[in-house]
Amino acid sequence: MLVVEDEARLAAALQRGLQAEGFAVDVATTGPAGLDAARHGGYDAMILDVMLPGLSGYELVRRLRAEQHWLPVLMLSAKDGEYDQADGLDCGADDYLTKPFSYVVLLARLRALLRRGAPERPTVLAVGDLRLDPARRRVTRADTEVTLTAREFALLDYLMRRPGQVVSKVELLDHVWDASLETAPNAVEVYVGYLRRKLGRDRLETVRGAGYRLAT
Amino acid sequence: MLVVEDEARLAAALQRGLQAEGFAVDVATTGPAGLDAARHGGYDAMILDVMLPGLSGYELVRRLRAEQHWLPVLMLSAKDGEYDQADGLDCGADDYLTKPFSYVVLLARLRALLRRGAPERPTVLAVGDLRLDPARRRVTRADTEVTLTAREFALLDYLMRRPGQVVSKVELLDHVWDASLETAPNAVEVYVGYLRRKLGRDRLETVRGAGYRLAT
DNA sequence: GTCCGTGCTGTGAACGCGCTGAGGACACCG
DNA sequence: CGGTGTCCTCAGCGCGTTCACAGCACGGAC
Repeated sequence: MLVVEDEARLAAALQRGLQAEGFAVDVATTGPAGLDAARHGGYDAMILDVMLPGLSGYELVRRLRAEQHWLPVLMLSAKDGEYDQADGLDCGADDYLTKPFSYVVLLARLRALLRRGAPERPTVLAVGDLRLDPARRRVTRADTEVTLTAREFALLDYLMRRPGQVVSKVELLDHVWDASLETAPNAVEVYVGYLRRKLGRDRLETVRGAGYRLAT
Repeated sequence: MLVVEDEARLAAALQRGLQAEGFAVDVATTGPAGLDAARHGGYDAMILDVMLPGLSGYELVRRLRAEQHWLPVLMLSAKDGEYDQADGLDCGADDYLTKPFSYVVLLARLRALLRRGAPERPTVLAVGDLRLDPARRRVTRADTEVTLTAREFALLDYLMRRPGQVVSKVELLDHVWDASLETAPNAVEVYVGYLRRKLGRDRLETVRGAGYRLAT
């Protein structure tokens, strides 16, 4: 999840709340920084404030869409009349919320966005006999369900979007864990171990000195 | 865009609709014809019906993938239970849509597919019968896989980006080894030896007093 | 042929990567 | 307040990898 919000308090609150739900969250505090991050990709959705230093939320979405990025966008704005919902949706946002909003509502809208709002995303990731459904948060292996914890799920999700590629530990720490938090690189090894135990020993290959690879 | 669909009405509708969106569209109405067209290349993506005369959509994709074609494929099937999503994804399709589907959804999925690009599009280095895939960290020689250690891989990578050129030992120490570390220049000789053993004696020529050259 | 310098290779040792089990911190729930 | 589950750190261990060293092969100059 990408959060673009310049008010530090709100940004921190969103980050904490979403992390509690199992999302990996990156925060950008200016328009240009947000645009860069969104371009870079790898996010499932973006929460975007309208009022931003450097580049307004409207303009940010407009540029993103112009560049053919179809990331679901949930827009936030103060309810002061100057900006309104129609403008937001016009420029390419997928949903719109006016401040102040309840956290529960935000979460519900976000989930709706991820579910429906990814009409642009294949519903299921499949690699070999593994299936992962991001919206339903379910994983099956050879048609039998596997239960994963939030972190395990996030890790597998990331790997399944890059089947066969070698993914370094740093990359995993950045995207599956939170970039800001300092977690020991060992955590990756530990969770790879957990996944191996649940999915089968040979699904995740170790490439010494380079990272891990999901067998295709 | 390549559309492989035997129902004339649906094929025509797809063609018109996609052309209206600015795509150039070719239509094939049988499995074999579709496979030929896809092989021929030049398409950004393929929309593929499962039920086809001559060759099923499943089989078509399977063969295509077996031949190392990585064109994005969006599969269409009637929702009659006989075929299902898992089968489609298993044989190498990238996304799956059951008939009847809304045109808007089709378009959205298609755009997503194009944005993601070909799955695992191999950006490989190739010199002679050597192949090196940096992302997947794989090396093959005449289609048989060769396992290399991290250092060996880095060395071969560097050389394969400069095929036919003479690369000095100092240059290799600077780039393949860490500049800061003081390693004996002999290490290069050692690792060239390892590579020769794994790749074949004559792949790496010694140029006395100057360095090494990867035979083209 | 002799001599020197450069490159090759087998041996072995140290290092460090990655795996695992144990256990603590923390949240959630009854 | 204990029970349960998740997340993560830590320490120890096994083993592959890396590299230094030394002796040898070979090419070139004369």
